[in-house]
Amino acid sequence: MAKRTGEKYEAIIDAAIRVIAENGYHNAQVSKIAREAKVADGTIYLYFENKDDMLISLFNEKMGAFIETVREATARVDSPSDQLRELMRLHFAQLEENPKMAIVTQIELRQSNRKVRQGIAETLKKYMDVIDDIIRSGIEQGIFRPDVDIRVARRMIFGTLDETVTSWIMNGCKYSLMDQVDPIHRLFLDGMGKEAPLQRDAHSEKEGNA
Amino acid sequence: MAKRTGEKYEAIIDAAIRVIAENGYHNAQVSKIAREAKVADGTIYLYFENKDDMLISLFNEKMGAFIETVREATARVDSPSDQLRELMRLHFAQLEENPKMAIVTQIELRQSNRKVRQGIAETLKKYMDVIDDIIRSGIEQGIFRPDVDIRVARRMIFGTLDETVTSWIMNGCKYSLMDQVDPIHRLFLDGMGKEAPLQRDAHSEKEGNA
Amino acid sequence: MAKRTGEKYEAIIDAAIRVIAENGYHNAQVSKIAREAKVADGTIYLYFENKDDMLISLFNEKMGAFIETVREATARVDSPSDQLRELMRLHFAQLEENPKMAIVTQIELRQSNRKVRQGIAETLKKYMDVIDDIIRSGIEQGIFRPDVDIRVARRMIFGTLDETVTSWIMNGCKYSLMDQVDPIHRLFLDGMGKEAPLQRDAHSEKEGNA
Amino acid sequence: MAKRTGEKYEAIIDAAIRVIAENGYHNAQVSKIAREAKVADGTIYLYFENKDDMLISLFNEKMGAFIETVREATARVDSPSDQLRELMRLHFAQLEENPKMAIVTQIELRQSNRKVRQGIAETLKKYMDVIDDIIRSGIEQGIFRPDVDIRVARRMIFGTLDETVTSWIMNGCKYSLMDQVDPIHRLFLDGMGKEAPLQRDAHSEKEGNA
DNA sequence: GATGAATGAGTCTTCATTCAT
DNA sequence: TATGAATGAAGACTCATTCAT
Repeated sequence: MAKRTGEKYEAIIDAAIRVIAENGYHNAQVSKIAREAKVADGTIYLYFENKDDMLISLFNEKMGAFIETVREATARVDSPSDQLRELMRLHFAQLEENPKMAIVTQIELRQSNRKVRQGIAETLKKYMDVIDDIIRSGIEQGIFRPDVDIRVARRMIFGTLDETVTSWIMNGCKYSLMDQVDPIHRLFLDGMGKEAPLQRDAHSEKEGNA
Repeated sequence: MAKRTGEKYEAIIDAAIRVIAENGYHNAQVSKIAREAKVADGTIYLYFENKDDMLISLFNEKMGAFIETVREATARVDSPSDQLRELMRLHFAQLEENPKMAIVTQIELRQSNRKVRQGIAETLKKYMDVIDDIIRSGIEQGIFRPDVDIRVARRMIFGTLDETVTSWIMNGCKYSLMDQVDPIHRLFLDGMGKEAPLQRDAHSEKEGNA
Repeated sequence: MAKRTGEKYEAIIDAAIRVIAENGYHNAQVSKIAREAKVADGTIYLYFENKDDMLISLFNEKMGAFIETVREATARVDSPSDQLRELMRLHFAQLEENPKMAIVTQIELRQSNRKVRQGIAETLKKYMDVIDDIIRSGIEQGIFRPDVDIRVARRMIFGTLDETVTSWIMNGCKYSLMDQVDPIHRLFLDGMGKEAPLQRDAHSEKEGNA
Repeated sequence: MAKRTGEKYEAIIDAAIRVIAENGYHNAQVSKIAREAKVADGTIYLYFENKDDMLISLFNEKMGAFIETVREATARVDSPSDQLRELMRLHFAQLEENPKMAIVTQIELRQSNRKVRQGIAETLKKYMDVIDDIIRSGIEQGIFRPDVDIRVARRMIFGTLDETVTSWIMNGCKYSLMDQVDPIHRLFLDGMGKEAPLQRDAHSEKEGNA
């Protein structure tokens, strides 16, 4: 029923991003999005099943393309450490270039209902898979510690990137996200600790015995 | 106007947590919360300015107590590294003990409108301050690297804890969060990298020059 | 949930009858009915589950009372023939006295959706039962022919009354329905035929053999 | 503008009957009928002024042919009593042979708006004229009582047939309508009463004097 | 003649909040 | 203090109809 391609399809999605970013999720009425896209209200329903479907499509369309970009970019790099940096660089670059999209995905779309968030989660899962692949390679290639729990590390990476972007938006997008790539990358690889790993391991064991 | 104490004040907040956790944010009507709290709809407005105020109060009331707990607990520990572990331990423990509260703060309250999220942000800032204090101490005491950017590290820590809890809830609270304290603590302190810090530094510099 | 009694309950039902009779089923918006009843739109939903429920209630409320009236009136009469006349008299009287109600039940409510018509059908069934009882008594008392099929006779009686009222409305309620009680009653009892029953029976048999 | 003949004209009407019978009046969208007729939505407007016109045409086309059939059939019979039986027989036969058409005319089309029902009424009037003619002949030929009011008798006849068919559909078209021709015909001619007409006349006069 | 993408008017229902008691 | 009946604003979606091709 719903035609998921075409000029108007793109126009509606782009209009939705603008309207949601500028008015907030709860003030993004279908009629407002239609007006912004220069189509009739009913036209939206020729391209999307309903409003939820439009929001999910919006996210998947943009996020899907981003994931593809990340996959291709990381494939061109050998070292998992550099792949991770590339992923971070692209993650920040993509949102820094599209602050409206950033607002929509980081802030507004999180207010959506269960249905929308589930639709989003599926695509997000694919991004997690990309991160997982990098971590796994790193472990296999002996770049990352063999005892790193992939899921734990993935949550650290995604959680940090996500929180960093949200903070950036909440503070008005005033500074450059790109400047944070290296500091964060360093934190991921080396941690905050100053001591040599060996010593810290000993410390950790002491804790474990306590 | 709004009386911010009393038996019914607490009853309403606790009822709100139960109702939101069980029905979801968008199905937590004032009348449903009133019924659960065994008061009349109008009574809620004797204790709260409006629904937003009730949700903000709910968060601040619970989060404020938690922050106090964390402050006290970390004050009893010397090493910033151990303070960080303690914070993580309490963070996970608190939410693992109150899954309903966890669902409300991690999932449902994020669907709230701008006003509520701003009210929440103020209290959250205090939690960030606690984290900042720990990092600052660590740097000052020479436990953490002096070139660690406090804000960057804080976002890593909070982002990771947040993502970890959200994941845990999304997966049905099936495993124990407490098991993740040490692996995450280790990641924060030592990073994922296998090489010695010195070598890794060199590597990092090479990257920087590239 | 829905409070099915009270002053406002009656006011809404009466307003609905007026609005539907004057504007037609498809132009009887909830907001128009609310305004006519001098209540807020939302108030209607304190007394009815939804618009369908309101229409079904309207019919059942009025029809239920009518059926009760008919039951009581026919109970005060001995002869099934007179009971039938009494039913017809009340049927016509009730609608002649409330032309708006007549328009609503005979014309407008028939345009309603499946749900409403099913809700109406249940109550209508009770009216059919009253007719059936009269016919059955008539047969048992030897007033009506023993070979009369109750269902067939009931459909004749109800169909005739219904068509008579619909015709009357379609022609602008210009003549008196009450004048038709006796002619119709006579038709029901004696039929249109001029010949003696015996002769006609013979005729009928001849037909049956043909 | 509207071309009222042709292959597609018939195809659209037949598609409309199927779609309405299967989906109900309120779910018989123009686009659904167009799809069923294997034409484009816009094509329907080359053959009909609008949707109402299509429904009215549908009824008139089919009902007009039926009335013609009845006129011809009754013309081949002498006795008005037999003419009446023939009309009933054809009425039931026609609908029993086309249950979809029966559903459309007896149930679904009655939910239509004022305009459609008025368009239908005109054709229905012609059917009433056929019934009137039979009754008039019967009276003139001394077969029916001279004091029978033609309009009253016509409403009894039509109302009974109509209610009988509606009942039959509502009960799932499980029994044969044809079996009811003779019982109903007998009721029309002889009535339900057991007593001799003379006695009943006396009774009736007593009523009339009351 | 035929198409079908595009149009846009129209409405039921929810629920936070109030206020007379 | 407490009640809860009443309020009324606000929005997603459908579908008959048009018209450029």
